Amino acid sequence: MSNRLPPLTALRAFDAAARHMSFAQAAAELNVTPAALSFQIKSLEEHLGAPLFRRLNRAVELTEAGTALSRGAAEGFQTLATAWRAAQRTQDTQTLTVTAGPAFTAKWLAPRLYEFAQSHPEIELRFAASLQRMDLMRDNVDVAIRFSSSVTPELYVLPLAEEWVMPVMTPALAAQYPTIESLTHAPIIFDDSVRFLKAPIAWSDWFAALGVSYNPTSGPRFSQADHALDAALAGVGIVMGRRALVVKDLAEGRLVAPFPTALATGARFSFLCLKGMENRPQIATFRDWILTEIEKTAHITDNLTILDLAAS
Amino acid sequence: MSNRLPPLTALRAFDAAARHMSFAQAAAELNVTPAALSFQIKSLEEHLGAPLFRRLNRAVELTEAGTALSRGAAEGFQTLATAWRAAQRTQDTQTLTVTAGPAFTAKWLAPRLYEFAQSHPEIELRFAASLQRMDLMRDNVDVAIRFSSSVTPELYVLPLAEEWVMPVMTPALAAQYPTIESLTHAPIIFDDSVRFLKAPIAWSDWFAALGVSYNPTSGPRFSQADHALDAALAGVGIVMGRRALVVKDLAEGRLVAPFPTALATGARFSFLCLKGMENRPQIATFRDWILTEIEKTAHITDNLTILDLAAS
DNA sequence: TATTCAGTTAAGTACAGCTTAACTGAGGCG
DNA sequence: CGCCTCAGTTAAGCTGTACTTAACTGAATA
Repeated sequence: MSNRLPPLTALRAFDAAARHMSFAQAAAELNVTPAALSFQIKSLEEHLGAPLFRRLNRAVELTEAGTALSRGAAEGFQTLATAWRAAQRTQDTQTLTVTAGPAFTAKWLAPRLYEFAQSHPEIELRFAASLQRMDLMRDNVDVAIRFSSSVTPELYVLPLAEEWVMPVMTPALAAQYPTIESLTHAPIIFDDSVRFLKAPIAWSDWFAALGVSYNPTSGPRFSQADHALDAALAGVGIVMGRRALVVKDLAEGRLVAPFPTALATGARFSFLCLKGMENRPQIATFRDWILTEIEKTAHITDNLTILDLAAS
Repeated sequence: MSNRLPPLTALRAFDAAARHMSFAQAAAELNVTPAALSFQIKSLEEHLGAPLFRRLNRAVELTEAGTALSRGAAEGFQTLATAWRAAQRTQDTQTLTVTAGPAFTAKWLAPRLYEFAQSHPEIELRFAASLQRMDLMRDNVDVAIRFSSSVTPELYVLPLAEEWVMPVMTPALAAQYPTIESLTHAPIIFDDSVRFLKAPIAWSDWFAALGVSYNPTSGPRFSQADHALDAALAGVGIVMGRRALVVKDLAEGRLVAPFPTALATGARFSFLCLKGMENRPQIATFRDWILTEIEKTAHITDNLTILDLAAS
């Protein structure tokens, strides 16, 4: 019983047969005749020294050995196919597939997409639905923007700007509540997405930092940061806005932050890609573009006091 | 750019070359000449339309495409090799590889091993070091005994006896503390492994069940149940013993449970194997043997009151 | 300058893996 | 009941993939 792999073509034939549970269909998939497939399976069974299929009247079924083999065979070939596609993808300098959370996609990427398309018409950006579990490898995604910093040896990780939070509102609302004391009567929008931070930041923390003892508890709650911001943009109330998600609205005057005190979160968005891929043209271009875009709104910080509660 | 897989022999050659970072070593591994390997790689590069290796003076290094391909290729072939070994294993009716936690191995399996070897000399039992993450597939393990009941469609799960806990001690210690009141002065051993239960059971729960208000807090603590039991067997004190781990010691008189009130935990050990494998001779034999062994000590429950705190 | 070492190239060969074609044996159907 | 169909097997022969040996390249070492 050798420890080496059996002939791979035979294994692939078996995989197809096991997936279809039919030699004829498997033969069709592999573009060979049923006869060829029959031989492949037979040769594999000889290698193993035991049958893999039980031949029935008009069907086949897996033996125990076949069952055991089929699981890993399917997975193995799947992995190989994905890897091959990943290699092909490196040859394609035109498309770039990016994944990000819904909030970052809606409030950072989407508003800047037009700018990117203008400056880099040669690159076709694609978005992959945001997955909690990010599979840069498995899902053929080139770049992920993630709000966490899990470090793995497989990944190239570039931390983007530090994330802080600060109350933001429409200019109209700001006019209604000009002082910090009056703000305690303003309608509050709760963004529950900050709960994922290691040290969640509460409204009372911010008021306390400005010397006001106030702990608001009632008001609309949103589990997604972008929904909370949309509500704030509609003038519903004031919201604790995360830097990355509000800078553009602040820069363009749709939102204002009349009290220029922000709280550091200790967290940041990071740019992730597989190690060794960070210098592929599209990826490097996209990374540089992100950094430039962040730089464009860096002046927001100029008049800002950023307090780090954890440090003090 | 075809979506189908490239020639598999070429892929395997590439995998070997990428793992060794040397064509010569890869050729040696595959028992072919370097010339053959060189051709294989070349053909793969032609399929891809781009080089996979950068040929340097005395070495080779992966290109970006090569890097992308090598990750999945290694994993894919690894998976295939494991699957093939799993298939080979089904042909072997002599050996059976079992994994279990340290406590179950030490206090249930080990003391009964001799009996198993006697009744089933045709089966060679092997033990795999207990892994938290159990990989019946990946690690070529046939059977796992686990103290949890995560249900996955891939697994055959057979719950074994319900687990309850009850104070146990040496007969000598029991003589010293004959009444429940006197027991409040006895040395207590804490088994922290019960913390993994959904509803952890504390000493105070048990005393309360017997109408005594007492919440011991000081005494030696063990993170592994078998170590706590070893201490109790040495006469160090009384310990909250889990059924599976103490029945044999109780049946043979090394430990006693003078107060026949046990608390249900709602948990149990389960017998796990890959679906479709449960009827392989060794696995079925081992399963039936476990059930018989449990039956042998079932009479322990006869004079026992088992309280379910969660139900009441 | 010669040697060695890693990889490439060339030419030839053998067998793995394919095809076509005929066979088996169980259902389904008129 | 006999005929057809369908899924898989077997046989015979062909093709080209994947191997071999042997000679070549070109940089590093001595």
